[in-house]
Amino acid sequence: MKRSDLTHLNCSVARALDVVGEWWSLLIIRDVAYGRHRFTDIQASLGIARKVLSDRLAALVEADVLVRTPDPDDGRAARYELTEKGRDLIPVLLTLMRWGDRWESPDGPPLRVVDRDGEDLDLALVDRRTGAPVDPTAVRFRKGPGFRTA
Amino acid sequence: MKRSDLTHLNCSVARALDVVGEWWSLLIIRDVAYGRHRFTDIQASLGIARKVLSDRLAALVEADVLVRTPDPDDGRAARYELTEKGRDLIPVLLTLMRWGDRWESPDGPPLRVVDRDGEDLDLALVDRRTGAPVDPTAVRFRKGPGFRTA
DNA sequence: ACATTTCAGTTCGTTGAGGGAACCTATCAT
DNA sequence: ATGATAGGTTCCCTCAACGAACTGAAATGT
Repeated sequence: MKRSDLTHLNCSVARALDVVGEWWSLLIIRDVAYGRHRFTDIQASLGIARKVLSDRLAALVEADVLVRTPDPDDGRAARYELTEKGRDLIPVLLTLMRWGDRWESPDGPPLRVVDRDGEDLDLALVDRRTGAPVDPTAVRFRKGPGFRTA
Repeated sequence: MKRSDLTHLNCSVARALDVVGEWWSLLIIRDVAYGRHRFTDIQASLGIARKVLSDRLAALVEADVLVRTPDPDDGRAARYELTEKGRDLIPVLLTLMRWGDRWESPDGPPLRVVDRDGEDLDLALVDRRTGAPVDPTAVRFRKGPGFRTA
């Protein structure tokens, strides 16, 4: 049994966490996004138990967040890469990272985020319609088309 | 012992997950953001074990993400509210929600996000300097001021 | 005034997931 | 042929999550 089944919650936050909310999952995705594509590298980087890493990678491949391909240069090795669905989690990682920078990094951000040209990115969540930054205190929720009563 | 200690990872994603990465934590924060402030409401909404909810709330108060105050209208009840640090997690929730909407909600978003006036928000992560949306494939990382070698 | 219900937990026993070490198989380097 | 390495799997142990029952204080019903 899973720790808990979240599907009844009828909420995209819960559904997302059902896929990437397991312990270690987002850190594994971060590692792959960061450029670590091999089992051993990720294992050494995170200090995660091999069993758990094996389980998580399989689940993330199953969920179509990662793809596993044999390494063309080494018959023993596998390469894990982000799918489009996986790459679409990068904004989640960046938002989380920004929060960690602000509230849990007294010595300043451990990492800077830069674009292709090496220019620092100053991330903000905005409303695309108006371009205005989102005010967390002003956000409200309404039922959407996918709403269903439990 | 905690499941694992992430502080050695020297990464704001890991530090953030050390605070809100526990099973249920983000869903509890979502509930409070959504307007559920009482223990019983959150427990009924999530179907979480009372012991676990009690533990999580205490940890989130300890981490200064929530504040607990006695309910002025009911001597038995407590109210949990987001602190500024907690409200600053709302962009994380919205980004996660957007991912869940896109990839795990075949019937459309269960909830719409609207502003104070009820207008739908079309969320995007942009670089504040240029206003351009962040291209996940073009993001790179550099050492920042808070970097330290393990 | 007394009984009942509700709120916010705590306690307890059971089960399942995470941690760590050892083991396994196929492939590579020499 | 020998040893090392990649990517797992198996094993046992511990700890955390689950669910049900219990608690004490405050509110509510009669």
